[in-house]
Amino acid sequence: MKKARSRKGAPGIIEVARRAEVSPATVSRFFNNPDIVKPRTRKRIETAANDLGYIRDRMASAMHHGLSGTIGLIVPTIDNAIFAELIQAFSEQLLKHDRTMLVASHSYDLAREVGIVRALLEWRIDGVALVGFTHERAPLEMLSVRHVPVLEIWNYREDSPLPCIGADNFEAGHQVTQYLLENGHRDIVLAFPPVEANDRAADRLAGAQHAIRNFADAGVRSELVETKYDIGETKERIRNLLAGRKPSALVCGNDVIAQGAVYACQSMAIRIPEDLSVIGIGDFQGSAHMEPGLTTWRLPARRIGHAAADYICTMSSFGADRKVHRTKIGSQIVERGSVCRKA
Amino acid sequence: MKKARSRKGAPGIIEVARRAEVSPATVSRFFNNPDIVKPRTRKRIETAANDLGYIRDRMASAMHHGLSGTIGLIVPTIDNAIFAELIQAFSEQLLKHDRTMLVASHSYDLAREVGIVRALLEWRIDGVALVGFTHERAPLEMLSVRHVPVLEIWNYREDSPLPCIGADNFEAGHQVTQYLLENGHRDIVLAFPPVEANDRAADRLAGAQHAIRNFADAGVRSELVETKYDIGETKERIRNLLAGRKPSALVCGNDVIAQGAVYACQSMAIRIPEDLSVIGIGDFQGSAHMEPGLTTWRLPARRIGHAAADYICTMSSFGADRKVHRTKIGSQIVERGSVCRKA
DNA sequence: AACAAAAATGCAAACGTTTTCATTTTGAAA
DNA sequence: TTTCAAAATGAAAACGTTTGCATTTTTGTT
Repeated sequence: MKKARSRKGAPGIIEVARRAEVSPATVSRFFNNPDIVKPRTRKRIETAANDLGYIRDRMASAMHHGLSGTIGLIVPTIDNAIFAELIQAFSEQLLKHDRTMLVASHSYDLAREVGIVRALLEWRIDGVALVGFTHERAPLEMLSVRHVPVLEIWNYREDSPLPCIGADNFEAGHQVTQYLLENGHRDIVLAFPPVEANDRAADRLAGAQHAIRNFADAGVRSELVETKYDIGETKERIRNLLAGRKPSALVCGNDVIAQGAVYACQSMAIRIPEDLSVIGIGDFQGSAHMEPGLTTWRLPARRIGHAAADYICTMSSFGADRKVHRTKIGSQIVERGSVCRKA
Repeated sequence: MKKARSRKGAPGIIEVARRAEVSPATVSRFFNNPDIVKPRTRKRIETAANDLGYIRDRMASAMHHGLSGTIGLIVPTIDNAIFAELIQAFSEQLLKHDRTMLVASHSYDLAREVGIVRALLEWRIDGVALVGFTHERAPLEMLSVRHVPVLEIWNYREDSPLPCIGADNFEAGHQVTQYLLENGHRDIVLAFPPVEANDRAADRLAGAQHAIRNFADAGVRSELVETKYDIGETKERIRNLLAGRKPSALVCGNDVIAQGAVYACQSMAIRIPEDLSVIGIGDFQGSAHMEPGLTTWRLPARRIGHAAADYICTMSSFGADRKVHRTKIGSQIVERGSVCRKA
């Protein structure tokens, strides 16, 4: 086991300085604040840096200022259409702020968050965005002790203790269900994942149930089917359900579940929407093009990622505000072909 | 614009040392090489560190050794089922090696790779994995000058100039097409994305065309339809195609295209596989559960990500080998219901 | 009890920047 | 020219670790 090589002789700021015949200080200024160095000197440094192929060392500069230029993003999983979209948008936008993203996922296991936060803190992240509202005490505590700005994304509540940017998931669940009810459906199945430790799903389900209670006197029958965010498992669950009885409509916790449900129906020759209406939440890639097109609730992942990146950069540069900022990203139902009007 | 706060008084190694009544050096040893510090001292340091909530500063240590502990991963896009899976696996495995992943995507625009590599180099990445074989000179040059180990992933060629870990995409294209031919299909449409700057697609297409040429005397008709990796666009393209004529089978550049094709058929009441056989490449999430299940070629994204992480960590710790290592990750056809035997 | 060898610890110099403060240079007004 | 403020630059001290070398402590042997 030989000693790992180190700097590899890559040129540093001092080499550039020597070549340009100025002091390292001036070279540093050239990169961080070009205007304050005389044009002629600037030219010299520029060519020197290019000739040498100089690349600045972010770690070294991070050592100096407090800020590291890294921002953390913690998601339940990377491996999911909608979070991938979020991550992509978040990272693209960070780039514009000259920040670097560190992503991590906890696979829906909140206990892992503390370890993740610790690891991020080792990199001295300037801020962090967490998906959702349910977190353990420890990680939040660690962040707050170090005054690292925290932003909760994806979900929105007007009374969230921490700043948040996201869509109103209660509203989402409420609206899609109400849409079904208004279209005359009275026998509705709710297909949702387990809601403990998943506030998004919890809020959606609460919204759905609230909508149903509002129609109580119209004699609505409803049933809850629990299933993970997994096409295969959902397909199976829904097949079992449908083998027994035929509800009129199905509210799905997200579009993955909806997709599983649609496949279940196709496999049983149950027509959508004639025999069963299906509505999703999320508007994932592909939902628009299914047959029939999936009626769903659009969650603008890109906009959330974008706004979150902007916000967290501002917070980390200018220090946290007293006020807790909450941004509700508009979202709405998108009608396609998977829901029909019931007589 | 107030001055950004800096260290925020987070305890450093010196604070821990003071509290444990030892020197900073010993504390450092405690964290990096616990065995060489006396058990009693160890105890003292441990409690001191816990009491203070000490978190080491990776940047500071990276300053010292050459190694930063970060590994770069450059993908065409994060926002894609299969790459998301790759990223997830890669990052999980890096974690086990106590490395941190920096992901970046160039949106299928290779010109952006230079900028990305530069940005990664600013973080002194210890190694980098690039998707595919087609890259510009500049970024590879920058990496090689700094002796940063490079690994090309996802595709495999036995004569690649750089080390690679991936599946044999030529074989994939060849096999799926041959499978169709062996099942009696003689009128085959190839639906592929543009292949310049995409060696994976290029190899798959080459493999497919090779298989077809091998059957030349059997009188095979084939046609190429170009479409992006996009469900909507593919659906449209295939609908147009199918409006004109009815080929016997469709080879899709990947499962996204296959999915689009399936939706196109469903929208036109063309039965799969009775009227048209469809075969994909990739075996994305959900492909197994579609109706009918998609017959496709399994690309083990997780295994590739996993192996890639291991390899790049080894390379970066023990210095690059003279020999160019190439690993072909086994992949194979998975038969489901979307292809039928033709008389 | 004395001694050597081994184990544990401490000291101080790096690592590559940035920034404060001091110094020099520049340019324009007198 | 001289003078003075403004502009440009340089010197050196940080930032928080790690590690080679020197020193002290411990351990085991006689």
